[in-house]
Amino acid sequence: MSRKNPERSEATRQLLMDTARNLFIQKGFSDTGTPEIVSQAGVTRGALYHHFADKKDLFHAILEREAIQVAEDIESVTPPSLPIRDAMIQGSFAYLDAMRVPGRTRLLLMEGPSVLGLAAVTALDNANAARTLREGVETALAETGQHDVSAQALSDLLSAAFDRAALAIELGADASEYRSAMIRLIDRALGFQS
Amino acid sequence: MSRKNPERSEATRQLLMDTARNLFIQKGFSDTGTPEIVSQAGVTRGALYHHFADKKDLFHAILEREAIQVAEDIESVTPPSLPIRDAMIQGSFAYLDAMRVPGRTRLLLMEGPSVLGLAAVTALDNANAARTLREGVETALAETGQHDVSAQALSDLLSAAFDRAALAIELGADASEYRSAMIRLIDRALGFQS
DNA sequence: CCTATTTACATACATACAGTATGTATTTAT
DNA sequence: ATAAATACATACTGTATGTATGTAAATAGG
Repeated sequence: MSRKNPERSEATRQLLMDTARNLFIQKGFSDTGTPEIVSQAGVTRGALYHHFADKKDLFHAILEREAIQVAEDIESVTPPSLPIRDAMIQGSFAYLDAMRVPGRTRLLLMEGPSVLGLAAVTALDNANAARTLREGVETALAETGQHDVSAQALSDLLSAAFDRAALAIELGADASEYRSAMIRLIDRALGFQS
Repeated sequence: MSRKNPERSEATRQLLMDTARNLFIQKGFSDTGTPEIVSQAGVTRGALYHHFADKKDLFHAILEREAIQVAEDIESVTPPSLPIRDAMIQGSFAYLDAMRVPGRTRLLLMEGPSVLGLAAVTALDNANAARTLREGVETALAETGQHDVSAQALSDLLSAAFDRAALAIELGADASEYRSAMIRLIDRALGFQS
């Protein structure tokens, strides 16, 4: 019962995911071939197709790992004890910081919807970062007794705005300008400040 | 001087763009092959590669045509005579309506950034729909004397929210909920209403 | 109006990738 | 100890992209 195979498999899986991630964020999904991935990883295409159903499945595994890490970063700075406005602001900043990890914007925001379909990426997001945002919006609206707007819709629009901020900053925009605009949106849309 | 070639070329170009558009919105860019495109169009791959540098160039031409049409729809309902708040609301609704033309969300919002890169699609947007939005935001902020926020950043975040609303509606969400949330964002973020 | 050149394609070819089928050595279970 | 399952490697097939080349029609020039 030395249990060598599970560790071996997991090591190969992570190796393929790490190697493919590097290539995907440099050249994109479609311009990265499986021969190049396995060559850099030091294995063969047989290993890749043993661990993953196809190239998209490998991409999905990479995105899922990434989405979980982003959500963990957000939740680590937004304990339930934090006042809701502080949680919203801190959570938003944590999201922007998390999205500065190289490649995350490209993987999660640009290539993801195209390669896996919008539904699959939305599902990933709703289970991670977007969920934390929605919980915050629901709390904020409930605390101030505002029931004239759909928390889901408002949270979704804010989530898109945050995504765009991450992309703008990545493209070289002034981060402080976008942070200010985000605070303005949070404060006004959620009724913290008018 | 009968000038037959320019018309012939333009007809073939539009035929290829129309045919490819149908396939791209059904199966996506990478799952649509050039053999299938030219087969449906009734020409050969020689014609395609005569008029377009490559498959991506064909895709870019389709997106540019689409972006221009969306901007025209918006500008047709927002004459300069309209009060700025009305223009913002009407323009936003016109955008949502324009994006309900089948395939537009997929082409402009999902596949575009992945296939052409974010910079190229941003350039297209900044020359069309996003430009009309930014002009409106600048007017609104100037009229109410709010200079404590970057019009570019705020307009960019709102643009992303509108994009998301179009996607949500396409995925079956309640359109009126998203329209309400959009009005709330416009009114509060731009200071029309607190 | 006749000829040279350019345009608008069609055809043929080289290269490369995705996915699958099959073979093999190493673990693991019995 | 042996049978079965696992973790790969190798070989093959089909299809796509981009390019090079060939050809008929259109246009320009003298």
